[in-house]
Amino acid sequence: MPAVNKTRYALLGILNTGAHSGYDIKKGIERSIGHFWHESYGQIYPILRTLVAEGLATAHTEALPGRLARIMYTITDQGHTELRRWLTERIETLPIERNEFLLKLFFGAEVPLTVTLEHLRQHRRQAESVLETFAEIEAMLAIQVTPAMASNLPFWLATLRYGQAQAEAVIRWCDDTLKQFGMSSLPLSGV
Amino acid sequence: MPAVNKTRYALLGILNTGAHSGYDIKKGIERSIGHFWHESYGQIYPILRTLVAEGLATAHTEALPGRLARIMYTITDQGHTELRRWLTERIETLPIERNEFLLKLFFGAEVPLTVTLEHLRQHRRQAESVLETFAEIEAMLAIQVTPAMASNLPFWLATLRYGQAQAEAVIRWCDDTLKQFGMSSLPLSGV
DNA sequence: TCCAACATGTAAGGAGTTACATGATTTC
DNA sequence: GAAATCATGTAACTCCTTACATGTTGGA
Repeated sequence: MPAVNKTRYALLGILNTGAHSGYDIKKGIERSIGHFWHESYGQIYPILRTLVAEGLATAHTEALPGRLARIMYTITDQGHTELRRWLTERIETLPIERNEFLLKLFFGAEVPLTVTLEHLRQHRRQAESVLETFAEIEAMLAIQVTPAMASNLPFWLATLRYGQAQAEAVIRWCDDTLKQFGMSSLPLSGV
Repeated sequence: MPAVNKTRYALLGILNTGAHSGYDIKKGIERSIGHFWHESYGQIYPILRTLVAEGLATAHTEALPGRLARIMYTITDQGHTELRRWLTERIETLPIERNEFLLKLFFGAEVPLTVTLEHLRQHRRQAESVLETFAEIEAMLAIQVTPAMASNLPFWLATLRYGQAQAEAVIRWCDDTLKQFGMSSLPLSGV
């Protein structure tokens, strides 16, 4: 069991919703957990094989007429057990992310204020665009409510609102900070 | 010039505030940009050497009496130029982080609700503890205001408030979500 | 005397991305 | 006929952490 790698659990979680091919999984991740998780094919295909080798999934080739043959992976009981074990496990302390934007902001005194203001505006635009994506996802979830989704929906919406809360906080902070730095660049008068 | 690695710029940024040893830099990072950036010795020492090889820094051994000899690195004019070039450069699109907490939350329907509630409480506690650390840093910054720091202070405080805004948003979201899931676990009556 | 902090470094290995290779099928 | 999408996979490479090795100095 590797110390860091959580890819296996992301894959097990997706497989738990039904049989998928490697290609499927990649697309599925983008459409579901894409705003806080990502995987590349370079990870997915090798790890699917190790899941099979470990008995956590099975593979069988599906050759439907008029369609490219593909390898479908199905979670096993053992895989299901392992998924639940991990889900129940206490989450390790959050690793400190590396935030390039904050790194540049921290050293902002080195460059003209306009540079920092532009970084702030760009960061704000990014957060706005993320919010728009979330709104689209939310609209989509509201439309396609299948019975199979019902039990998952509250959890999916919760992760969505997490992203929204973060993005909204960033936007407010950008506005405050832009105002503060924008003001401070003006000459003081009458004081 | 590597495609991803920003360590060199973090080091240049620190060196720009004065000569440092590798050991110093590690400690300095923890005390300054530690809430959004980290480096290990395994990165710092080799990269300091490449900075020297590239003419962005110089090294000289400092042997003060009654103190361990250490290698002090000083930024060069070329290093300073390179730092400013990077600071001015547009920030690449943010990579999607991998959030294990959200991953577990997303698959929450698989496990008893108590498991998710506990994850939520732990996540909230972590955010609270981060807020406390920020308050300490803020208090420290308010006390030790040296003239050399004056121009940097607004930027340092801005990164601090960024972290605070994020942590506060997380806490509010945890409270909302705990309330929602806590409620939904109770049997409905009178409806 | 022992531990924490100071100080520098390397080796090994895991994690993860990117680019490439290959080819079928569908859509414009 | 071309381009996009479906579909699987590997090789090379970078990044980064962890563990280890080594030794000094200062304080309890």
